[in-house]
Amino acid sequence: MDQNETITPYQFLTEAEAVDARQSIPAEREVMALSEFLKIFGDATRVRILGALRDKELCVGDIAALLDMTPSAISHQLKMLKSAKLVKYRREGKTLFYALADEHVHSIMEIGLEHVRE
Amino acid sequence: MDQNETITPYQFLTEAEAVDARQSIPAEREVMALSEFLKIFGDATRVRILGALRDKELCVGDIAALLDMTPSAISHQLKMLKSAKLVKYRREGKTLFYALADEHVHSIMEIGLEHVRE
DNA sequence: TTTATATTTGAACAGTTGTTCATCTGTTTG
DNA sequence: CAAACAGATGAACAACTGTTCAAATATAAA
Repeated sequence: MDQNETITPYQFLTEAEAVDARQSIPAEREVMALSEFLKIFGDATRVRILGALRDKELCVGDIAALLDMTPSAISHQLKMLKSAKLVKYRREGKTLFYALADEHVHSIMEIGLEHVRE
Repeated sequence: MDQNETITPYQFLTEAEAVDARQSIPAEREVMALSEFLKIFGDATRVRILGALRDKELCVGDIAALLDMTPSAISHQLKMLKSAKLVKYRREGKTLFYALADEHVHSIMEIGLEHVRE
C-alpha cells in the first residue's frame, strides 16, 4: 500500500485541511441568517428605497412618489426591510416615517458600489 | 390661494427635498449592478462556498465534497460567483482551483455577520 | 358616527431561482 | 487513437419572489 494513500472523499484536501475549510464556513445558523440578511439587498426596488432613505426619513407615500410605484408595493418591501432590521419607523398621526436602522446598511451599500464601479 | 400651497405629488417633501432624496438614490445603472451583485450573497449555498474559500483556494470537487452537494450544483453556483466577480480561478491540468476575487467579498461577509450576530 | 387619508394585508399571477439529471467539452493518460 | 476524469452546460421542474388588485386597519377630521 502507498505510504501517503488514504481514502478520503477529497481530490486534493487532506483531512486536516478539510477540517480547516469546514471551520471557515460560518455555523449553519449564521449561514442562514447571513444569506437571508444579504438577500434583502438583492433587489433593485429595495436598493432604491435604501438609497432614498440615506439622508432623511420618509413616509410610505413619498417613497412611492419618488420611485413612481404604488404605496402597496412599497409597503410590501418595507415590511421585508423592517423584519430584516434594515429600517426602523416612527408614527406621526396617520403617517409612518421610515429611516435606515443602522450603519451596516450604509457600509454594505458603499462597499457594493465600490465593487460595481471598478 | 394659500401662501405656501403648491401642487406636488408628495405628502411631506418639498420639491427641493424631493430633488435631494432622488439624488441620494444611485443612478439606475448602479442600482441594477449593485442589486445584481448583492443578490449573489443572498443564497445559503453561495455563502457556504464563499466561507470555504476564505483561507484557501479549492477545486470544484472538493467544494462539492465539503458541502455534500453534487459537482454540477456547485459548478452552477460558481458560474454565478464568477460572472459577478466574487471568485477567480486558475487551471491546473484537469482541475480548476477557485479563490475569492477580492477584499470586498470578505468585508461584506464580515459586516453581514456582525449584523446578524447583534 | 361618518368620511377621508395613510398604510397594511392577503390572494393571485407571472417571472425568477436552485437543484437534478443527462449530456457535452476539455485535459491527461494509456 | 480511446478511456477516464474534472468540470461545464442546458432543459426541466418545484419552490420562491415582486407586483397588482381588492379589501382591511388605523388615525384624524367633519
